[in-house]
Amino acid sequence: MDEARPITETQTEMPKAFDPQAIEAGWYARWEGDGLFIADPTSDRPKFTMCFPPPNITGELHLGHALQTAVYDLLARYKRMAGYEVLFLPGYDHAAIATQNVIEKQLAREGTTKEQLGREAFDERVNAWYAQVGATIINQLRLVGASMDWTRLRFTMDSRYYRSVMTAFVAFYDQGWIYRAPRIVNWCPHDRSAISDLEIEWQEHQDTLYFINYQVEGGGDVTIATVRPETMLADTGVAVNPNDERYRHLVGKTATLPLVGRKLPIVADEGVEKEFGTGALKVTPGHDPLDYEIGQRHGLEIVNGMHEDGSMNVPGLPYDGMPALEARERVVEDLRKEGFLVKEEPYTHQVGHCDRCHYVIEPLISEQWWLKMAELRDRAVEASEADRVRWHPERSERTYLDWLRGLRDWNIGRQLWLGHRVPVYYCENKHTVVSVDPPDECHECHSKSFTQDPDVLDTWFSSALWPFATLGWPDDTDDLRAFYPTDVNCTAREIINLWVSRMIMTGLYFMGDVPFRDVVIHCIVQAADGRRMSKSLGTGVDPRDLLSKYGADAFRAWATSVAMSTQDVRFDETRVEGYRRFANKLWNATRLVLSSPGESTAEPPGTLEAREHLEDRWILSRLSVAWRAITDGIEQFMFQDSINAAYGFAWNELCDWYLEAVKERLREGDAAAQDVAYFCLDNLFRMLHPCMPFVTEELWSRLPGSRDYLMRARWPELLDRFADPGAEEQFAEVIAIVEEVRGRRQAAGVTKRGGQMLLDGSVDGTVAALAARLAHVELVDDLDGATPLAAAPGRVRFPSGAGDARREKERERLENDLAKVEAKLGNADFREKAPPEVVANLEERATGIRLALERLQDH
RNA sequence: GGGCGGCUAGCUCAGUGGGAGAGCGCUUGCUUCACACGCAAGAGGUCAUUGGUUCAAACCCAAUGCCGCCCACCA
Repeated sequence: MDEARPITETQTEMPKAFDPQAIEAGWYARWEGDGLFIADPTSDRPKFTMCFPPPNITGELHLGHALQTAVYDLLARYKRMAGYEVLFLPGYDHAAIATQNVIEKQLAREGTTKEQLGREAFDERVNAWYAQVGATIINQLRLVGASMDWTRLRFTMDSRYYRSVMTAFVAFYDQGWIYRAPRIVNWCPHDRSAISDLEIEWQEHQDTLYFINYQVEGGGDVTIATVRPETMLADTGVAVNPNDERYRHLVGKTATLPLVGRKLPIVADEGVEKEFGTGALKVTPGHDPLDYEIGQRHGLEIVNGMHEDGSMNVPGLPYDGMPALEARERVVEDLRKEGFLVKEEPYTHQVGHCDRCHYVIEPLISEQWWLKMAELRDRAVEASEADRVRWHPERSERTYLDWLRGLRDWNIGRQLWLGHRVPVYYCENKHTVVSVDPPDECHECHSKSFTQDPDVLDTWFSSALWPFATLGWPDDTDDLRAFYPTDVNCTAREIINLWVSRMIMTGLYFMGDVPFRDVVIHCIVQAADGRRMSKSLGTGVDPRDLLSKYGADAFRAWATSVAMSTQDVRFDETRVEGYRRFANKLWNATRLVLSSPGESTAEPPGTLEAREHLEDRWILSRLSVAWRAITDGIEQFMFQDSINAAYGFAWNELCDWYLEAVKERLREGDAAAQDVAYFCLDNLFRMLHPCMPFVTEELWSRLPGSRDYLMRARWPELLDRFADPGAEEQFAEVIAIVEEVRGRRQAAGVTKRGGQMLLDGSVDGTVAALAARLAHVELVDDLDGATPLAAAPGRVRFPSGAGDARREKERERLENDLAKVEAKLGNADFREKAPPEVVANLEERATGIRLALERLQDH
């Protein structure tokens, strides 16, 4: 905006109620249209950067995303106001497995498959889906009010990002950290791909534990226990614990595998639990992670007993080609028939499922791409120990470190159609070329004919590069220089190991610095009944419903109040509604002040120096207290403290007391009252803007003298100068008197204003006048026979009594309090050991209570 | 199996060593010219249980119970 023009025409007439729908889209369009979201890498301001966690592009945003967006945007807006050049970079993630599943489900409904469709048509489907869902997600982020730099929108599959991913792969490969090897992996027979440990969802199954007898050569036998008897077809050994006396004599001998006849060495291995089952373990190195390790330690043969689709791979046996579960039944039946099955027990245990398609995971041996993690891990641990990344709350760091320390090599390959293809090429003479771009000719044989490795990369491999790939890496861009490292990353704790840890590792490796200084772990929102919020359970809440019902500001204020206050929170819609009422309250407070006649220009503090009114001094002092709490809350990532302080100040102090106290002055066009009121509103709106951007921008634009956007106004500074303990003390007296008079009136059954009050000459005249005005009683000089007050030396009387019932109650309460306080003061240990100021404080309280009791005595 | 968090008013939650709080709900009274999306006055709590530390515990420590989550290769 070059010219000084009002953003909205100053309207003196405001509707009685605040309507979020009427203003939100308009403000968002103006902010964006005037380029307020765009970051300038050449700015000489200090930089503040956040790369928004790319949501999975699998559908709509859920409540957790919306909450996270609110937190991010609060920080972005606060930092802009605090003088930073802020980059808030948006994007979304291709979510390979998840998206492929979504598309495959669609195809299944249409009666077709991706194989029938072919690669090319499948890719088209995927791209159409990305376009559609990407637009939905962006729209939702806008509805929340996210001030993201849309000119820098990134997608993990866009061509530049693709190149970053290839570059990272090649760099790791050249470093010697990427290798291909057969290992036991979590295999999803449905997706026909390996998945990582972190992509497994555990479900409780009620199964049967089968006890099977294996004959030992040279006489005797050994009984093993298993829940997956079909895997015995691939057994290549039997293991017992070396310290297990029961089996010591068997170690070194050979057992015979029932139904198959294979000879199985009996070995001793520490990995075997003596207490479980019979203490003897059938070893199936091809289909169980523990067995695989035992097999490696003892040089046992590996038999691959299963195909990629989960069917049995046991040529020559009757079970060949059967699905695993069918084979299980047949194997059990045959074992029973031949007398090998000695016992069956019901058994409840956890079974791994693919967290995308929910099929049972089958561990099997597969040739995969691996990334060595040892050095990456060590650097990350060092960075953590050097406190280069700060965690909020601090305890989250443990989750991260525990996982890191036990980290093994990462299976980065996936056997999917969707994702970043591994940049490994094989020429017709089987030479391997690894390069970012497809090679022209083989270095070794000069062949020009290549096939690319069919695998794609784990989605998290690409996400791990997010904080620098989005800024242009590997190119040396202005953005990368200006904005890396970023400042804050805010996520749910379930994603700490999947994503946060990997960004830290890649950031340290490729950029030589941590990707962000602060990690902020926000709460998880549960359904109202404490269950997980999920679409499939029907417990999900669509954030768009909340946004349209209560407005983005109310939603965001709610998010601010819960995000960091606890680990989990049950969703309570009435609290969102409470903040909608709060927005309405702000609206009406502004209406009141704006209706004041006169030409106040809301002059800044200079004119407030000579303030004579107690209420003016008091509210400014309270403003300074609120300013401190709100600012500290944001700085310390304890956002609930900020919103609570702002809410309390606005409603319980500014509206309930100050505006009530100055109503008449405002009506008369009193310039001092207007200045103070405008000053309070102005600063309140600034401080609430990061949390409630729309309503504050709208109201601020209506204040006299406002020309620019509130969004780029400065955060209030040094309001401490208004601290005024004297005014606070006097106003506290006013409040005490007013509340007591109101209580007496109610008890007297008087429903209207009116009544008389006498206050002793020892009460400050200003206090007396203000209290009388706010309590709606007439201040008189003589009030013989009326009932005494406790809050101040004085009496009160109403047309039909003085509220004596209430007076009695008050006396009772005071006496109880006094008894408690005196008991404590009478304790010698307390007087001796408690800090003097605590004792003094209690003494003072006792004196105050005695004084109040004395006043209540009739005289 | 290991770890983390929670248990405070009817509901959802603040409160981290010295006087039990908010929002919503409830009761009563008010359409007083900012707001009935409001104002005023109320009712309602052995702060999960037990033990310990302390002059003093909702708060610190230990154990227990229940709820939720994360991690984990006992077949």
